Amino acid sequence: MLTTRPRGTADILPGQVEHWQYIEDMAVRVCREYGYREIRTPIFEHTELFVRGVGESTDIVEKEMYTFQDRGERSITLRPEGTASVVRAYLENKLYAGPQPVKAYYIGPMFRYDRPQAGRYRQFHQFGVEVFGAQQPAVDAEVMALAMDFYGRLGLNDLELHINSLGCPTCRIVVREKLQQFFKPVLGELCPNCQSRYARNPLRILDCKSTRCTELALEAPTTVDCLCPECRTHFEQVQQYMLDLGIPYVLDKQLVRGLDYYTHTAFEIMSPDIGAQSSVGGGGRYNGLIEACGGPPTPGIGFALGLERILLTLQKRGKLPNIQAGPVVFLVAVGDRAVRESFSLLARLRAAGVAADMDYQGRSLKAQMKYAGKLGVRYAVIIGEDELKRGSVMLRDMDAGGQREIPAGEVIGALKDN
RNA sequence: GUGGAUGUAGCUCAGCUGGUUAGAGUACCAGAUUGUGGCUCUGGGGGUCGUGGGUUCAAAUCCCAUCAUCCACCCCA
Repeated sequence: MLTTRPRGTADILPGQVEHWQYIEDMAVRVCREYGYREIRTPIFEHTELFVRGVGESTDIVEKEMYTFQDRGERSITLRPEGTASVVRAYLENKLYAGPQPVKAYYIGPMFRYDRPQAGRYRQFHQFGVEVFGAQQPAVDAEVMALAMDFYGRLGLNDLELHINSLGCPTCRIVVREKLQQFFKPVLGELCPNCQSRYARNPLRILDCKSTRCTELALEAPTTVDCLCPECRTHFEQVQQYMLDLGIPYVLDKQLVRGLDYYTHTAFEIMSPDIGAQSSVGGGGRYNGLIEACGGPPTPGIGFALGLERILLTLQKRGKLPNIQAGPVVFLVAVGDRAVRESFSLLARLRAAGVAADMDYQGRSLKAQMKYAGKLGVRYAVIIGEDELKRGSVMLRDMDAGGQREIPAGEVIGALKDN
């Protein structure tokens, strides 16, 4: 136990962490260009926030939350998703009093007590954005465009974007009734799960992956069939904007998102080659959420993308860049005096902005060279008795294999550009 | 929460139906080359066989439990 990490968590080691930084840097860059600013909220919140924000009847709240009592008897929960926290911060800090809309993004760990499998972990990471205070369909399109742009810049140009509209609460009531009417005669044929969904949330039957349910759902009325005029117009305009932007998408009438708060536009991005957990991101509009959390009626929309799943996709497709993160220069010193000289040269190189390192194991020249090779440095600077006598150093190009002796005073200048 | 597969050296794995000091490749360290990495050769260190019980004269091998990993269901990122 002492030496094993908790189930469903991962250590991100040197060599892998560079890939995370690559993805995160890309997210930051894209967000900046789209006018989104970073927000950092606590990793834990009062349990109540998620119960209200995510929805009591969701799987997340019913069985996946990391909840505990703190020493002050408060019920605390490790955040299972990002939106609720951002909404809370928006309200608590009265950001609604400032210029609207507020466009924010976050990158960080989320926690769900699930059984781990390919692409699913108990601590996982999301990159998400939220827009509060804008109800225009162009915003829906912008948010989806941002997500697709982000994937595209990572080299994932062919991910499938599925979109749907769930309508407003009024439309919901209509679909609900129509669905119940539709499924009533075949209720017995549905999977046990969907039989209970029938009463509670018949929408979810559309989303069921059990083959019989899927077959039956093919002919079922869908949310888009039941949209009120305003919702219909909104959705049509969203699609028009997507067309204008040239972003391909699939109209997926079966798409129903699992979190209760979604209204209007809902979308999901799929990656076909990372196993059963193929969704690499999803989001949608949640016009009632902010009010439900005690704020003024405020439209909202956002998405969350799973960084582990993106990483898996990049890995599967060989799209991860080779990143040389180690030092560029390695100092090879032979003899006590050379070690002392090298140590101070090391400090001067670093001060000049050159990523440099040297041996601290008292290794032989040969072993130091070997180690330098393993580190993958571009240059080795060799200092021994001969060089000390001549006031020079041996500068070796580890890739080319050649080396030349230069005056000690010129080393920093020669390496500075690296 | 449910089901299946798997846990032997840092890593990838072998170890037949239970039988002496548990092996290979690779990685690591050193030497061959007393001032030079990547190739080759030689040598060396490193394993409570996931953990805990049980069966047996004898368990890495059989049984049970437990933990973990992987995959799938469920759900989602």
